[in-house]
Amino acid sequence: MLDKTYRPAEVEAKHYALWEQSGAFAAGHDHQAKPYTIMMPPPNVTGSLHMGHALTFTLQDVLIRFARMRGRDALWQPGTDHAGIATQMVVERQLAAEQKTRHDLGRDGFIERVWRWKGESGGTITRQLRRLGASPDWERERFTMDEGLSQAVRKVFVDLYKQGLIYRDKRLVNWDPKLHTAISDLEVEQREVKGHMWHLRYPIEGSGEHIVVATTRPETMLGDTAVAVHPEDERYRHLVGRKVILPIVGRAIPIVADEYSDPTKGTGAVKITPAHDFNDFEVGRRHDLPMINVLDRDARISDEAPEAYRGLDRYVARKKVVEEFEALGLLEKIEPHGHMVPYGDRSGVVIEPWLTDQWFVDAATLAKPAIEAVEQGRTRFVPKHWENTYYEWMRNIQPWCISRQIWWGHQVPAWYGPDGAFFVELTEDEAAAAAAKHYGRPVELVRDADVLDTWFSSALWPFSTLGWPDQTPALDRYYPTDVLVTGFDIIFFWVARMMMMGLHFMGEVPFRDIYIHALVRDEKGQKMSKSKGNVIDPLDLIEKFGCDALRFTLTALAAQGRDLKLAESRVEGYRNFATKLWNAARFCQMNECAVDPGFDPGRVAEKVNRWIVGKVAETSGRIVVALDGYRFNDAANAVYQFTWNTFCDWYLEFAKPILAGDDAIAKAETRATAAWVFDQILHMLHPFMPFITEELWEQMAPDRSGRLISARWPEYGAIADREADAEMDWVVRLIQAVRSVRSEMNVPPGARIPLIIKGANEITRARLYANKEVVASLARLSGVEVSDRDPPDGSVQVVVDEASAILPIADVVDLAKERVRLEKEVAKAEGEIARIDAKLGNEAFVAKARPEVVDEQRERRDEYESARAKLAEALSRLR
RNA sequence: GGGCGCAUAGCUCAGCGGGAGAGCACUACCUUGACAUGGUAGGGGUCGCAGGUUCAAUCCCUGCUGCGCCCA
Repeated sequence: MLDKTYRPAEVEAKHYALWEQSGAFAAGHDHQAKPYTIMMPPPNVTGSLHMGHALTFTLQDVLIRFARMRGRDALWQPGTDHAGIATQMVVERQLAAEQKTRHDLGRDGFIERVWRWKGESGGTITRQLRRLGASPDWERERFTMDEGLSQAVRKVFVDLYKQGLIYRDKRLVNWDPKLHTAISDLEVEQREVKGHMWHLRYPIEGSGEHIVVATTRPETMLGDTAVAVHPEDERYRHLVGRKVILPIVGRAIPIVADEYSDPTKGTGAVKITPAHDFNDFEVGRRHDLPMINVLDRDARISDEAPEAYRGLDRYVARKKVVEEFEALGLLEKIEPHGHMVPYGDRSGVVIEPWLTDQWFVDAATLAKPAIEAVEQGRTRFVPKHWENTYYEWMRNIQPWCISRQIWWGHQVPAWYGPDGAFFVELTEDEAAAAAAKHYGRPVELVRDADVLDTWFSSALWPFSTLGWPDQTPALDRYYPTDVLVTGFDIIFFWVARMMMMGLHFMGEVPFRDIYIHALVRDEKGQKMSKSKGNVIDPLDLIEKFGCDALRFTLTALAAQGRDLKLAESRVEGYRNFATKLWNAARFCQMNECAVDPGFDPGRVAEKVNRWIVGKVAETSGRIVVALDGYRFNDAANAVYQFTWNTFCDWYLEFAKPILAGDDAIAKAETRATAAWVFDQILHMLHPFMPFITEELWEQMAPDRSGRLISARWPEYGAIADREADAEMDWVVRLIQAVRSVRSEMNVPPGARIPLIIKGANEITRARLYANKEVVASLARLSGVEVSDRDPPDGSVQVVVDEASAILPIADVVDLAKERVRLEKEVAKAEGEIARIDAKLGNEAFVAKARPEVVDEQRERRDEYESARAKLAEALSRLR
């Protein structure tokens, strides 16, 4: 016998271990089966499970379990990424606590230390994924830094280099002065900052005139190499071609005409610092201006600046520049000014555009086929509108800076000769050979110290995890993958880059569908963040309500295109659903509803059984349609509704009189049907609530072999029975009508009262006779009869279809109350009739609307009219 | 400034060219032999505002207002 309540903690641990040990998650069991592949977006190896993970991995797990049950060879490829900067920061913090830096350990020693840390803490997130019930093929777990994936990275780098799609260039990059590395545009966060606009006077050479430039970063003036004005700007036209003497520095720099300068902004004249501003860099290129780098790697003033400034922090220098301008009488004014300032998303410090040598990917070239693939529908975004975001970014894509000046990551496979010539090869030996050929003799080579952006390796994930560059059977079988499930925040970082790399190296898109889900917010709609303190830990919810409750909540809330506002009360509600399921199982057990392996749902005879069997098939169909369209909330609601509102609320109630009755044949059939339906519920619910369903599947039929996780998704023939459907719907309506009147008339809940049906047609009479007991039991009636005589005085009447349900309850009824109720009903019917009449009276409607719509309105009018007449008659009898 | 999305019951949200829905919350009643983590019944909405298209608009189009996100 089942325990009184479901205890998730024990059950979850037990079944997860059994699943994993038995190989239930493994792909490749069935070579006849069509593959179904999902690449798990690798979480950071440094990470721990947050609500966003819980959502994305729950949805992926739902899809993969569903596909597995439908007989697909389902591969959910797991793994983690090495999170270059983040991981290096973690380990450097540890070193700092020991008063050490990575330089004390040296590169090799440091990397060893990171690996050690990864060995100790790297399993956190994968352990947490197990708590969530995730069922990826753990045997195939990969890590972006493992040998195979590193080989893929080297090959991609070398190939792209040799194809001219990776190059080394001196350009402005986003420099993080704290981490001492370049970062990509995407790792820069633009923050609105309340700063100032300083208006500086630059004296014109050889005259008493000044030109006033406005800047938010006065310290960069130390590196100015021009002043730009708009070519059409009348105010400055006479100055173009002349020079200004840069204050403090004393350098003579030209005034150039360039359209970059906006005459409506500030003074219309801008200082140009090509080495420290992306826009100025372009202006500098157009006018062939020198680039003077006045900052060092720490964003301190470099030796290119006047001596008094050297070594000063950029903000100290800013203050000093302003003071000096003021002292020189060259500070025109200072205005408060709100503007955007770039911050490093990891370090949190202000990023400097800085001139360095870096490796770049020619993203624009790689983007073209990736754009086409989506345009042609070879890859489909769901919801569709996300393709706009993708196009927008891909069509304006900038060169991708892939080198990072850190140690933890894939070291760039480039070696430098004594004169700085470099050789990009897969191995040091090959580089040495290339160098020997180049120089005509063996030379000593030094490897490039930089490592690659973590996203460079994750971009290869869909094929590198399958063994590429080797042509493995797995690669052949599982690429392209079926669907990528992820959040919109990494469309640029990851999705776009996988598209580019997948198309370039595999010649085929990495995934057919990209399902973009929303963000999980708190119940007030705020983004969860540590600083706001509104973070909900999924593991806490699992402990409190059970894993299944959390998973079901996330699935039920995952409507397309809308963020999820997660309130604990929702999880609680779905915990209650699990309890409901558990208790339904107890009911089945108590009534000896045992699973019969030979049960054929197509051959049941009882109407209720024919009805519920049809509803099962309908529900299964709804789930399939919903999940195939990534409508997770619809799928969850379909199974929820069926389980609670159809099976528990009605079917089990209908079954009770049969199970308690003495029709042995009907009883046996109903027992078998209830057991079968419950078993179908377990199947349909399993992708969403894997633990409780597995447990009940085991407990309800301890003798059967195998596990629910590996069971097949049920397929039914045409088992729907429209007549049974109509009949049971009618029974439900009749019972609800009687209950409603009882409640409104304050008939004591326990009182058994008689029911008379008047004006019933043949079908209704038959239905009533067939379901007398059920109706009597659920509506708490003392008897049910059919009679067309006038009802006794003091009866209460409700209309059910063509018939009236009459409750002769003169002793308890309050006639005044009943009169009010009937008047309300009559008014309601009259209102509907008036509305329909208005429609039908409109000639244009009758002429232009589809005929079936017009007929439908006529039918509805007849129904309301018939109800109205009956209610009016009942009312007149009360007067 | 450009783009995207959202406004439907007290709250959170489905829905969608012809009859306003769910969950939660609320109200009343109920220890009925699965379940009070429950049951039964009920109240509650000019579907943001203004135009337009249409026989018909919560739904399609335009504008406005408010909110959110992304990009510059």
